[in-house]
Amino acid sequence: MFFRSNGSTGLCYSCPNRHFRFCKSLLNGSSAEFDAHAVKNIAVIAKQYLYRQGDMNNELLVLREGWVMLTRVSDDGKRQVFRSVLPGELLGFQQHFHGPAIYSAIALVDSVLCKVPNSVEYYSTQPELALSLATSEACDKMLTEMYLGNITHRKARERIAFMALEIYHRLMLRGLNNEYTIQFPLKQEDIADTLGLTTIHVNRTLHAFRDEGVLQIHKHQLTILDYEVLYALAGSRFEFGPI
Amino acid sequence: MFFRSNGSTGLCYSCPNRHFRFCKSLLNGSSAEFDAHAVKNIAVIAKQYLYRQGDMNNELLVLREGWVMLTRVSDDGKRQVFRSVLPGELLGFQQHFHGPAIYSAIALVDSVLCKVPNSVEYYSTQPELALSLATSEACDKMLTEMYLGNITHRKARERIAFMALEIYHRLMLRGLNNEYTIQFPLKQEDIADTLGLTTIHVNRTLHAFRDEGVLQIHKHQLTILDYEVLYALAGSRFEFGPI
DNA sequence: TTAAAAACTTAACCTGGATTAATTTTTTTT
DNA sequence: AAAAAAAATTAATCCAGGTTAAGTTTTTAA
Repeated sequence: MFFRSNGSTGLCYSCPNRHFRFCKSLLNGSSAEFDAHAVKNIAVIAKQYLYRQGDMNNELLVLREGWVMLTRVSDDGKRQVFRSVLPGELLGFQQHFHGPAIYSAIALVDSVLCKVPNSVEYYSTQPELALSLATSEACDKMLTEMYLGNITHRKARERIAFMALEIYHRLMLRGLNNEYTIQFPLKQEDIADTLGLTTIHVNRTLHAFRDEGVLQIHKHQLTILDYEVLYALAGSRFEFGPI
Repeated sequence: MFFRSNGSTGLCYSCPNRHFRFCKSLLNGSSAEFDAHAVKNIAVIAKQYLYRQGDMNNELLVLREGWVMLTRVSDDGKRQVFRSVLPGELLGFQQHFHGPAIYSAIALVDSVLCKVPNSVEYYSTQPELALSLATSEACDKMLTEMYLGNITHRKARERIAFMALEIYHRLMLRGLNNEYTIQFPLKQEDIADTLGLTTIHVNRTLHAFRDEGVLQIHKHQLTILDYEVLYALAGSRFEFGPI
């Protein structure tokens, strides 16, 4: 299915994410406390912040549908985009359950999230779920390391190619692509702040990609026009990524 | 104590790391299987690889003493240094317990590591330990995110200042500093491959820092000469880091 | 102890991408 | 539908850091 419709809520049993990652562990678990019939859904509209850096409202969430972006503004006012959270992925776990958030989470499109248990006490009785938290963190870490490796030493064209292909790949694994087209709500400024480039240079490079028939972003849709060329530029780094 | 002597082995009860991170959880745990009297120590000499990217020997290790560096060589032959593993830190956990390693681990000085349990089955009965794995991964992730934020958009002087201060800070929390001096086994090339710079430019910048009385690296020792200036350059980003 | 290799250093030149400054197009709000 | 705000686009100039090419010093191996 392409571009799930927004606004769905309800049971885990009908959720497209139920076989993946944290949800899978949650539903397979033996906890009497977790009731898949009473999952609390949180609906947010586009541009709404789930929380901001420094906030203490530490909820643990799984994105059911939509798109969430994690950003942090540093002392000098520059903004770093850490990553996009895609459907099925966990959001909000950190070293200290009740410490301040180190980054902000913003919904880029209308989204639905599910609250999952978020206390040390709960996970202290659920080893498989605690292990699933560890796996989720390991996946995030790997993704961040991939971006670190991509940005360090590589040129603008390669960075952008990598990012496009990485996100395409991650959405494809969830069946959220339509051939070579995906939903893509990031602005050029978001790409720039992810990859350490200026908006102007992102614009120049995207324009060149379009002229060359490599990649096109139009009306919040990204289309891969020449997979081979993009793949060669990206360097297949995205393939060692997490599921 | 400054620069622990190498070669010590033995029980957890006398280990300086016993109150930190994963070791703490391991010793506080209720597992009959884990015997702190029979910890398997692994001694490696400088320049020895613990494992290489692609290897399947998936051991879970805690660095008892020494210094381990994580690196990955990509398709195009460029090397990315991901991070340094310092005493007390966990090493080797990944999404799939038995998948190939995505990076190599090399000891930069003579080091001692401790094997800790590494099976899904084990952690499936030890919720607190599984949660400690999750916390460890969250710390690594945060550190990687800090470096991502540092490298993206910032200039060479700031990147190097950040790295020096971050490593100094992390060692200081373990009591492994001597005033403003720390052991520092990284070569200029390692700094370059960590920060996305050339060796030549790292050399230029370090030289300038020495001339300006900011920072000095000599004979594998790093000395902070002007903490204030270094702190101003680094932008206090390292302070939100993990313990 | 000497030879070889690795690491560090310095200088000259060059380029990818930043900066600055508009303008146009699209989206959102009224 | 008009006004305002946000996002995308284009062009001109500039510089931080890359590249190339030698050195020199330090470390390691023979």
